[in-house]
Amino acid sequence: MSPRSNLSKQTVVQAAADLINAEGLEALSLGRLAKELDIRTPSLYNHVDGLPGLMRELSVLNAHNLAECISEAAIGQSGPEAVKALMQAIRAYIKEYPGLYLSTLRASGTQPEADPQLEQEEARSVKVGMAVMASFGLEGDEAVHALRGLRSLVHGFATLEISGGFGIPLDLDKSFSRLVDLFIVGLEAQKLNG
Amino acid sequence: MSPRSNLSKQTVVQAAADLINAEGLEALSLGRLAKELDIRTPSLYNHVDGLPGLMRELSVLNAHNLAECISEAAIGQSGPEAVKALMQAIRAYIKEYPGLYLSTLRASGTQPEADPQLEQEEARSVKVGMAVMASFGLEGDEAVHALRGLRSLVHGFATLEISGGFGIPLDLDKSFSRLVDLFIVGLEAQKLNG
DNA sequence: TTGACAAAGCTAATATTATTAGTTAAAATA
DNA sequence: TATTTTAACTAATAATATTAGCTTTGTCAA
Repeated sequence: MSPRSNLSKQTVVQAAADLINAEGLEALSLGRLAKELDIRTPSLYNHVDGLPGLMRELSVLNAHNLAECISEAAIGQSGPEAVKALMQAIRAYIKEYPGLYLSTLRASGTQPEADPQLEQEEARSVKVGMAVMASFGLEGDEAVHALRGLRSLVHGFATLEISGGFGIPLDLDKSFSRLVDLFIVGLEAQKLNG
Repeated sequence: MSPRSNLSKQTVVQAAADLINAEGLEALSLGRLAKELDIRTPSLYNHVDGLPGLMRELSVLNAHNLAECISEAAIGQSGPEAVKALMQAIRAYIKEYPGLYLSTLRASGTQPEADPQLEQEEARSVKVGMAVMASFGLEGDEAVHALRGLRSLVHGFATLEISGGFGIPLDLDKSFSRLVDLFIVGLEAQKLNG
């Protein structure tokens, strides 16, 4: 297949993902990644389009894995249980792959997105989210507002958590569970009032 | 006062804050900042301790301004109104100073904090938050869980918002208002159940 | 089997960045 | 006025990303 080495784009991107999950975003440099793969820095350009290209690939990988995770979590669930399962699964994902998850934000902040592959993966997640909301009895604008809330809440909690944003690391599971319950209760209430 | 220029640590840090608020975190480099201030790069080391030192100063400035903002928002309010005012004020702050707000996260992710000035400013915000929760009828662990939830929710929504994380920029104010109302309703419900 | 080609590695060189060392000039102060 | 401190400067270095061009190696068709 390939001369001299078994590298491929996938291998390179996965190595970068492993690196930032283990040591944080700041640890990622082309030099460090090349060392990890036992090649010279410029050789990376045969697989990814420089550092910006690598970041884009990481975003896509994250969106893909997250969509996978979300889809699995929703299987065989509906209503409040599905919402709860979704939220717990997303938090678990972010805690397991903190570097990869955070890599997405930096990229999207800089560029105007427009990456079709990324948008497709994100659309997949949104679709599952909307289905869960539908099983909860919410549709259309209501469902969009609710899904944005769900996302904000989990994203906010988990990113603060992995950044050490909460003073004491105690009782974090409890804090999150209560927040999830609160969200579901609030959602039920809004469903009644309209 | 100072030879040759009117620069001070405060001037330098504020210039950096203005820069990242206007153009994003990635736009900040010592070279760019020096150009902005019309001095040569190494001269910045007379005011801040390199790039890491500058980032720390930015974190402190953000924590200070945020504490200020939070304190003002809570004045003369109590109960649900106070909670709502707090959440709206924090979101408005993040939208007005996106670069400065985000600069805090990167720094805290890297270091084990331990900056006394930063912790003091953060403690100030927490104190106000706890007072608001008390006026709402929550104390002790209950208040801590609730405050963590409030923070997660606003942080998550606003950071997704400024990163362009929500697909369509339409109806964002409405989404947020609904989320705030949902949170307050859920909080009331949890207060009853215990 | 062999020779052309493409893929993927390499070295060398360049630009940008942060940083340090050591110098100089200007302001404050005694 | 002389001294001292401060804050600017120039020059040099290390780390980074990137580009250009060369070399090696595996693939594949003649």
